[in-house]
Amino acid sequence: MSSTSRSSAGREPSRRRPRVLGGDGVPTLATVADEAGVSRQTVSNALNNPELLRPETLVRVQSVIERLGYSPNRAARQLRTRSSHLVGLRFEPAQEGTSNALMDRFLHSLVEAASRTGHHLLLFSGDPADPLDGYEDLLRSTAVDAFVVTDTYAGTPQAGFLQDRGAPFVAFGRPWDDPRADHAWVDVDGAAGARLATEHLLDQGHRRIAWLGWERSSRISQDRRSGWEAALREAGVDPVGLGVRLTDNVDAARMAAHRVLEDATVTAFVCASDTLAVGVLHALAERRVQPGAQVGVVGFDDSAAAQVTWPGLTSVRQPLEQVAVELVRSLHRVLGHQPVEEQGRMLEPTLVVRRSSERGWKP
Amino acid sequence: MSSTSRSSAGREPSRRRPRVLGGDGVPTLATVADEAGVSRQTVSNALNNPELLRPETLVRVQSVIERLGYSPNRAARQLRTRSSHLVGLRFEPAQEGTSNALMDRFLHSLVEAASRTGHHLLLFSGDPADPLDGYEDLLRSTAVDAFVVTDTYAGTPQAGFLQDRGAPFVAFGRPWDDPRADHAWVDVDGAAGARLATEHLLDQGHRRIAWLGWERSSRISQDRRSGWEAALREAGVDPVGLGVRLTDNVDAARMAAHRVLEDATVTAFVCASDTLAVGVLHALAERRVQPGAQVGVVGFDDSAAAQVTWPGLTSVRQPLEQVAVELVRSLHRVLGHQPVEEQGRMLEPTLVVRRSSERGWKP
DNA sequence: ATGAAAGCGCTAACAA
DNA sequence: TTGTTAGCGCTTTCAT
Repeated sequence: MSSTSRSSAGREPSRRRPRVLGGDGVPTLATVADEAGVSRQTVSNALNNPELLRPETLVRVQSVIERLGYSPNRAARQLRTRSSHLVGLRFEPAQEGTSNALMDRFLHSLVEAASRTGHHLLLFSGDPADPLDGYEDLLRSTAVDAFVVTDTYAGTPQAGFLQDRGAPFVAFGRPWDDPRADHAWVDVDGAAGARLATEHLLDQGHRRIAWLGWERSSRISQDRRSGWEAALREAGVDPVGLGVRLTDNVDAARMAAHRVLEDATVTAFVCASDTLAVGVLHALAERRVQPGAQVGVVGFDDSAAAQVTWPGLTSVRQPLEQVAVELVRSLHRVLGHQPVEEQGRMLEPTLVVRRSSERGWKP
Repeated sequence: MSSTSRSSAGREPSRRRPRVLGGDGVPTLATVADEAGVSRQTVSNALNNPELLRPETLVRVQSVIERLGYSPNRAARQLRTRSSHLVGLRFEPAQEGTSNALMDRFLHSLVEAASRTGHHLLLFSGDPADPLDGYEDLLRSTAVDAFVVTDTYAGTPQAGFLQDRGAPFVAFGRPWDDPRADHAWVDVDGAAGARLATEHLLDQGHRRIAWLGWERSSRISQDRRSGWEAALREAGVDPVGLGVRLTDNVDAARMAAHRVLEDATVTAFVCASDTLAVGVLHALAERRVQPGAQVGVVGFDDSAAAQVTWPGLTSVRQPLEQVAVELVRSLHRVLGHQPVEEQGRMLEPTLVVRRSSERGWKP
């Protein structure tokens, strides 16, 4: 009898007998099984399909797991299930434009959201000259289950590449003008944000409201600008001549603002970024004009700068926490090969009002 | 002959014959071996011990690897070698104080530095109420090779915990007053930074230079303060009564600055953070006093706020890129069980001079 | 210099 | 409901 249960015990010293302790004394499935007097498979089930176990067995196994402080070895599980529970994110060195200032907040939210579904974030870097560098390798080595792509704005090739490769991913940023794109995405409605800002300024009694945005090639800026333009037209204000395009830079904005303010009928600015808005505030300071009371200013992204800049910069805030949650939700659908109920999801930004746009405020 | 080379081909359909393609059509070692006409082991050697192969074999194998686009499966390798090449970093939700503003820059540098040695960063989160949450799990599941701990400043328990567990890690931040600590660390000399700032202001002709720092309980602030104090004393200025402690908050600093400025002999401020320095600038604006020309202001950390604040905030900048490089270097020593040649490494900050401290500048 | 065999720790499929 | 068997893809002996 004993020879059946412990097969070939004497002949082959430690061959067919599974090891009961991992390399560093870390408990394995076998340790737990041994201790609980069940088979390894039962322990595995206790973890992955607890409903299959008789309640008393389950409790016994769980208590052993608890007592031993056992956690399943990730590599082994990953090898078997072909799923690492890792989500890859290429972390770019400081980019110009929006994404940079937001990264911190976004990353927090994403780590948080991912962890709620048992996923971790894998950060990797790549040759700045090659936007695709790094993805291929992680894919082939099956290191990650999926990617989050964050910079689809500039018509970047990542999305197309991953789509062609059949790699699971979701994008923060809509596919703009790529008709081939049919991947999941989440984005924030920039036009709605600019509209929010513009209508707020109109409410404050401003009429001739200028726009400071980036180069025409920036889809993001064009999108936001369209919201400003629509809001103005609806209010019966002609936007022609009120829009300026420049690079995302405090000093460029400062000088542009000076130029715009030569037209004394202009009393407010909506900007495509906080950086530009700060430039406007600098110009106002130089002209000894009161922000808020005399000239209204609204920025975009509610960055740290907006929060500490005197006298407080009103800004459009992206719901990054929600973006992260939606991205993870999409990721699950993609990974579960569930029917994608919706291709993309557009979220609404909010306006954080501070003194730079409050007519009634005086220092 | 064929029956020997392809053993038991007829009897057991696909049993003892190693699979040649991975689950998703991804090539494996076996694919490459088959294609190159060598054994799997030889392919493995081509990857890990190329010097063992005859040059011509090596070239042949490498060309097949290249052609097939083969990368070794990470899970399998990790299972076998017990090394994931992953470094864990707990990514805290927005903290007060310094670390937050710097995180972005630091993280970039760390991802970059780690990638140069074939490591990736694994971001995880944990219950904010429990500073140890998350570590244990990753450790037991052998998901990461090591940790980078970033918030040792407040006498946090992470370092002690990891040290007791025998887990490999390095800390960004010295162990302050824990005499038991004997782990590797990298830190930036805050006292030297404050001294730099203070001496710069002395050079500009200031004498009575105030200090704005955090609560006494903050070791970081105390450290920086000591640099200010020493520099003043060496210049023959009595620091007594010139130091203020408050919370890291623009408005608190603004009000504190007003109070300090009632003493007209004070003509400059050194601050423990950019946030505090921005508060001082606000107070100056309210008093219609020229920053730089009349009152010198220096912040700490060279955050985004410092860079865009009018008229430009002089600030102490931490060499985060270098910190990251040193951390990774330390990590390697720790992981390689090499003799730790030095316990910790203290790096020197630099001063980024802008107009808030330039006596000669007028708007 | 190359190959054969074993096994890392886990789970999917099947058997009892 | 529980146990048995096989194998994920790799590297580490050991033999040739």
